Amino acid sequence: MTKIGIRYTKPRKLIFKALNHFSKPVSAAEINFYLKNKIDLTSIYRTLELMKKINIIEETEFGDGKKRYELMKNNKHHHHLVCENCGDVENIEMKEDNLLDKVKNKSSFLIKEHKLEFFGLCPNCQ
Amino acid sequence: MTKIGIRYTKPRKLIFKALNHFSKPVSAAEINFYLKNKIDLTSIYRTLELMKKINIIEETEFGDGKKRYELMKNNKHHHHLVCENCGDVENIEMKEDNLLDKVKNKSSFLIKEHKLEFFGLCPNCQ
DNA sequence: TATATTATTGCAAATGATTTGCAATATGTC
DNA sequence: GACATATTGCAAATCATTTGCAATAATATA
Ligand SMILES: [Mn+2]
Ligand SMILES: [Mn+2]
Ligand SMILES: [Zn+2]
Ligand SMILES: [Zn+2]
Repeated sequence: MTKIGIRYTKPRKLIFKALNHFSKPVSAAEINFYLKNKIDLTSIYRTLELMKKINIIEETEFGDGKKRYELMKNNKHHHHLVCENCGDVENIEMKEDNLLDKVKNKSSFLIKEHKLEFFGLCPNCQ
Repeated sequence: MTKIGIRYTKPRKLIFKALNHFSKPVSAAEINFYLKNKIDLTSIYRTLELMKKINIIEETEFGDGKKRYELMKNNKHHHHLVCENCGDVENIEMKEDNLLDKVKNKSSFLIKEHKLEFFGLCPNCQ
């Protein structure tokens, strides 16, 4: 009875490195491109799925039908500003206790998480 | 030189009626099902695209890879609570001036819109 | 009302992102 | 190093959404 856990393989290392390289949410295709096709898209998807499950990345959607993933560096929850013109993304952190309390008061849902994204124009594109 | 504008056709009336029937964001497929396949999915997509363009519906994503649309009844901006278990959706309205001001202060983006969705468990599923 | 003009529809086929099946390969254990 | 099992790559499948196009419906105006 040999039991082995999750393996930290070469593909996974590369994908982790890729995610770490970006400071914003990136799609599977972008990771693939960054890694110059070294790792199959399928494996990228599977690895992302895994990383999501073990909670080291976060999934976001900006509305263009592609899921994006971002490393939860230092575990700091944050949101994004997305430029509708050039696609540039800025991270944004803020205190949101007020907001959350407000919602918890208004509803009887048990809230586990939330996503908040802003869309507009970056300084360059204004 | 005859020029004609946007037509309020039978399919469009039906799709509008369907959207009006739901009080939450629904997918093209859900509309199609509600209308018992009377209207082709393609036309539903095209109509939704149009309605989005003329600003009478709003597009949302709950993270399952399907876009959802909701009539902007009384034009009131709001957000959602989504049950991760049964998929139930609750609308939520709140004052968010503070939040928005905070973001505007922190960033030099010109913000046009934002999306905020909460995920958790509805009363029934807790 | 009939006719002309243009917008819209449905259907089939294309696309694009993500998933699945499976045999070949890489990893960690003993 | 040999074994047991987890992971990979590749091909094919799926699912949501889009596109091309000829047939049909809606409106203007004669
Ligand atoms: Mn971020
Ligand atoms: Mn709503
Ligand atoms: Zn920009
Ligand atoms: Zn529920």
